[in-house]
Amino acid sequence: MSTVKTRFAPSPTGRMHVGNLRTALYSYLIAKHADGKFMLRIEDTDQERFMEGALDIIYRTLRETGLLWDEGPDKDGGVGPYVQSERCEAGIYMKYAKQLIEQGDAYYCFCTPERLNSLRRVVAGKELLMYDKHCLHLSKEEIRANLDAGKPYVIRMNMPTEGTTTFHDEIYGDISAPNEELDDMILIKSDGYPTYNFANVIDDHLMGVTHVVRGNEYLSSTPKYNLLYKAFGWEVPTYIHCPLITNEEGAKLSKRSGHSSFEDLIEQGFVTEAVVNFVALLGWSPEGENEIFSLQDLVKAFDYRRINKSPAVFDMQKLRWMNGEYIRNMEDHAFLDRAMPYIDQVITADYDKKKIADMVKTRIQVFPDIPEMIRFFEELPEYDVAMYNHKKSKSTLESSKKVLSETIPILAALDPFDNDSMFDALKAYAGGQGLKVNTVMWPLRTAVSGMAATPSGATGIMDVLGKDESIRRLKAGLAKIEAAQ
RNA sequence: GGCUCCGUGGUCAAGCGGUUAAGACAUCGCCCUUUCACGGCGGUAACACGGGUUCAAUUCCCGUCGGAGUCACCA
Repeated sequence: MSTVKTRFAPSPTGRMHVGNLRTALYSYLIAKHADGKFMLRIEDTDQERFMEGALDIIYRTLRETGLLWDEGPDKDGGVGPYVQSERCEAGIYMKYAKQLIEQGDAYYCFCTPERLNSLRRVVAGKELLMYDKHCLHLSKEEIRANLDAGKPYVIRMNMPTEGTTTFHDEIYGDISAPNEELDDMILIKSDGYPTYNFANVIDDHLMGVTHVVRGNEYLSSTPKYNLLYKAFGWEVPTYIHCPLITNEEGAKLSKRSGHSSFEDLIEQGFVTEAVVNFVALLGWSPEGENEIFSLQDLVKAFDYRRINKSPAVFDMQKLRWMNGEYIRNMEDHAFLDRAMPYIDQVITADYDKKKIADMVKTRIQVFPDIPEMIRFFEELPEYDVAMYNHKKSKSTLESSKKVLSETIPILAALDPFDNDSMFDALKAYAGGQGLKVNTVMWPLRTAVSGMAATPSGATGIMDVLGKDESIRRLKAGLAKIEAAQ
């Protein structure tokens, strides 16, 4: 059995979509699981959509996610070049297109855009075009004359008009399509570049790709590819079409979704490993019940036969959960690196930011959750005095007033003013008063934070705040209660 | 509209003729607790519909309905 070789063949047109990322991931995993080769090929045959810098995005994203290629533009594996524009310059595509013309499987087409437009029709609000084989019937002399006159032309495939074409997909099984549905697709564009359809087949064959992994939006054009392979007498690769990733409405993810590119997600505070893990599970499921997988784990576990057929909704909620899992499992220093910018965003006072980071670690799902959670350290927010009423803690305005007025002196006299000392002192106070610890802590935490939910308890917060600021806030709280009575 | 694919809880999903139809996220409740979170325990919630085939269909076949993809000198 020959070794598996897959490829990821993106177009440098912008940021990398999660759908694209998943295709890259699956391609990588299929190759690596079988101990095969993963190749990177750049499909830049559309000069109009080419975006400056997009190439860097591709390299950067692949490297950051760990999808390292064995062969690619920067890593010759003997079947290069790996960039289609360079292959085009080398004349590769034209050579094969001409072969097809000689065989009678393809032909020159000189139709003008105007004539093509007249062939367009609108069905259900969509504009459709099916070529009418007009130029197929040109005589040799006419073709010669047009060519000599320098008329712009494209080269089209001559598709059969009857019968059916069947191909096999590893996920979807056998799929047949009536040949009359197949358009005489363009192989070479008037600018001399090949179309995706053509370049893909040529390159995959020439570069020895054994498994073609791609999104299921290509399912309906695959019969055309098969006919191309057949015309050349080449062996058809193993097809693995992946189910679509959709948005909440069930429609294919689009650039406008905002959250759909890898870079967008990282900017939104997601961790690379979490995104990779999450995306792997969209359309594929492992055998066991574990859901947390490193890339190495995935390589080991990835059996492509377990890829799903039905489309999957990209569920932000679950990604957030998974991201939280990764954050909680991060090494402290790594977490600190990522969290610090968000802490610095709101904290200017001289507080122990390491302590703040520790507090927040088990409570966030993405890093941008941090600022709102800790803003109260910087400045005590306005809050409703009614917050001192808390049933579960048996806290009331009355009890709060008593607790605050009696604990302020205790805390003011405390030294050292740290979490454990405070907790011990306050617990002792509660015991002496016959109060629940909760009843003591609730008003303190409220006064010191002004928040119903905080990333730490009363003493933890005061520990960070320091004695002066803590006492100041406690006194302000007491005053607030007195003013309300 | 033609063609193609898909159809298990709100979402991701296991299942591959006989199961009390897993698990995860979300949601709800309880426990833990110095609030919240983390963690632990438990609850609500699904085989789109109609025909077949079969002793037996979520599972196989057909149809209906629903959703998606595709029909470019874009990939």
